[in-house]
Amino acid sequence: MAGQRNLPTRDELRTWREFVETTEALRGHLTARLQRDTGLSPGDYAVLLALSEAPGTRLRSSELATLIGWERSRLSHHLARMERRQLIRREECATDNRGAEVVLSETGAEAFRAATVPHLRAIRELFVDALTPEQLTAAGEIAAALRAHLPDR
Amino acid sequence: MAGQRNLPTRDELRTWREFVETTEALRGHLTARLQRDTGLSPGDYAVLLALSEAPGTRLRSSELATLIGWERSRLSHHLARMERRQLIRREECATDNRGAEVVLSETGAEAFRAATVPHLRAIRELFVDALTPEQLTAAGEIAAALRAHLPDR
DNA sequence: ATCATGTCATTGACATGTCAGCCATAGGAG
DNA sequence: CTCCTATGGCTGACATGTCAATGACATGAT
Repeated sequence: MAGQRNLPTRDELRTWREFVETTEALRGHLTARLQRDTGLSPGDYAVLLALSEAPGTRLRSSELATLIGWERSRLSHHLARMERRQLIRREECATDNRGAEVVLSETGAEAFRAATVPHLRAIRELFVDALTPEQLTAAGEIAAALRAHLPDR
Repeated sequence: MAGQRNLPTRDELRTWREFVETTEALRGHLTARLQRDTGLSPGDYAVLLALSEAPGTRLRSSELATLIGWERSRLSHHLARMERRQLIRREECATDNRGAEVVLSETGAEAFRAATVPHLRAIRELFVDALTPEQLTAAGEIAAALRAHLPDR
């Protein structure tokens, strides 16, 4: 009987909904605030952060994609938009004629400098300050457990 | 001294990154699986679920938006796409000439019926089964704390 | 009735994301 | 060297999401 043992209970489902809706709302708030305070999207920020930390503030396109965990086509589209806004430049790669190097521009560096503190402050206010130290620890452990349980691809 | 007490520590930031990256990855896996198993997006599913539970399997557009927590313009765009796929219909509202009613179609009802079990199974496998009962409880409390701390708008 | 104001839903412009396919080049097998 | 396959990056088509503006209608004050 009960061929449904593989389905969540009502309580489990309520927890799931609360969890997923809240994490989406949190992401939305942080995105809106980053946009408002700095004019950057989360994608912009991730790209600029990776470039800022790279030697010579430049990276091969596919290395950048790996660093920030994006598919290459997504990165291509995003870099095209960022290049239009002069946040980055694309240059040919000397050692691989197929490749492209993504270079942080002065505009991009300045935008990232100006964005860092407001963005970190928002993370503090909306995430860290909302939780007790125990909850913060638990959040890290929950994330690790979820990640470990995800299929490889 | 230390004018940075309002910024997260290195550990807090690591927890944040782990948390946000994992929740996004989890959402991505569930989306891909829902799409693969049922041909529906999470947005489709949310709309069909709300309509399925509504009296007469129909709702005013703005009630639907409130129920699933979407902006109306987002809903309008999404309903246009769903109407093209015959998952829903839009009818004029008898009691308010400005309004529109969204009606579940037979195609939409059948798609939702076929999607429910696979989707719930995926939630079970990717979320519930990844956590201990204590972690699941903690996840609900963390979500509640985060939500309570979000600005109202 | 008229008017001012607010609400309902849609639309257009654009940013973001996925997917499949393309093309040039790299790199190894023969 | 020539071919074969794999890789790097780009592109087009489309789904999804936000924002501001619009038009039609409702509603209350006068």
